[in-house]
Amino acid sequence: MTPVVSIENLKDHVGEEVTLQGWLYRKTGKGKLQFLQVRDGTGICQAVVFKGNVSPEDFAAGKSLTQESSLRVTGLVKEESRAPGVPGGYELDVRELEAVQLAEPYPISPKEHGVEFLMANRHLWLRSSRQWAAMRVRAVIIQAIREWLDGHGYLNVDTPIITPAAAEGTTTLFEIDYHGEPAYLAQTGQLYNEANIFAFGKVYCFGPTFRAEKSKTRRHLQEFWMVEPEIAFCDLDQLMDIEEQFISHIVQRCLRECAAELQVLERDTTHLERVTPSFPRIHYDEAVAMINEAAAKGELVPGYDEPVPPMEWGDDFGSPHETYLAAQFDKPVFVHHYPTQVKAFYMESEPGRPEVCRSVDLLAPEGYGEITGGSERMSDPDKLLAAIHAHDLPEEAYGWYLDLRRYGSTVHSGFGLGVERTVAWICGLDHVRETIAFPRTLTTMRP
RNA sequence: UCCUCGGUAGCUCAAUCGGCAGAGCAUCCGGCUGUUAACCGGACGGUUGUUGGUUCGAGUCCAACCCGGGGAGCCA
Repeated sequence: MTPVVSIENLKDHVGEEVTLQGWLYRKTGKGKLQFLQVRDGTGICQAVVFKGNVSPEDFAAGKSLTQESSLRVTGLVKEESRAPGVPGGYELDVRELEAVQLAEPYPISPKEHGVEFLMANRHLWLRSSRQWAAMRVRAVIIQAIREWLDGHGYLNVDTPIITPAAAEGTTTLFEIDYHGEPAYLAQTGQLYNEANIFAFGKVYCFGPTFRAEKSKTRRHLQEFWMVEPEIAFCDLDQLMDIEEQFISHIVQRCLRECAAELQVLERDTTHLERVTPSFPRIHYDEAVAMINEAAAKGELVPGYDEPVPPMEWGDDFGSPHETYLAAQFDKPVFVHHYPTQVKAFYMESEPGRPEVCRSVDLLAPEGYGEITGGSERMSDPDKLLAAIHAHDLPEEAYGWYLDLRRYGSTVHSGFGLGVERTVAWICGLDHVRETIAFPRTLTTMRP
């Protein structure tokens, strides 16, 4: 028996006879010669079957292989510059071939397909190399997230998914029946994170989160993953310091470890290589001025083919505004001190300027939009109670949250990072539905 | 919810002014010793999203509905 090796490790077996087990990704041939592209989950390798090197039965078995048939091939590993694949450059000179199962006609051909068809066949689409690459990068991003937080003193304390009420009171929630009582799927773990920091200092929660909004854009899912760090004794400026270290670590680790995947995705990594501390920081006032100046000059929003729309101070940015702003910088950009009225009730207001709050969003370059949202949290119990009243929220539901300000309150801050938007940005994908194995979009719940 | 574009073979698309529903790919058969989404020859493949209307005649025109894409709002 020859050893079974994985394609990602083939480079260590040049000149040896090995067995690959996997699936037929593509096939082409020329009479007495067959080129089988075999994938095994770790990569794609070309296996060359020459009639003179194998038994007549094995040669016939090779010819009979259909796309996505499962197989085992044994042969000699060769370095070969002509060999396609991932990572490519190595091929298997086949001596034995076993068809494990001949696949029925496979619906996803190497030609182009529409989104509707591919989404209906998501369970098969995942085998395609671009989807494979995106999922591998996603996994590395998640590793990098945990690695950085675990290595910087953050304790992973996960927060409930079933919650009694809207944490922020604004967005639409999925309602479930909790033994006769209405309950909701969490849209953030943040309020619970705030309880946790008073026990553990620095924490993060990492899990799925749910938004029932009728959002139908390339940046939205109904179910998505979010990591939310929260830090005691941390103000807004320190929060931005943390975020830029954190984001830079994630990007740099992907560049180091996912070169083959990013190449499959045809990602131009020059933008990503610049993602190192520090990131530009602009005040909301300044951002509004930039937008209105661009609007007055009739500048176009990159990629939209329409002029930058003017805006009033006090409004939140629209999607074209965010895209314009992000395009003015060659790194992710922090926009801080948003108007209090467009942000959540728990954000700390700026001393001497109550109309703005100590909040910050991070806008990714290249039109990927907001990837983090965070703030310094309100720490005074009386101010917080007034904010709860001002937002018409039920005081009794926030009793425990107010308690946090009564027993050892301190300045504290936190943010949430959307995993799918981060994956889309790093992979250069044009839609978040390709950043998670089985996306839940407004129109798709199956498979 | 609103704006906008679309739905024709398993897939991607074409079909002139309303006049015989057509290609490529996939699949099957045959050929080829270096293919990169190979190539060459042949075969198979249709309730034109649904319902109704106009017409001698509808894929094409009209109405309603269904499904999907892109965008807006909201957000990560």
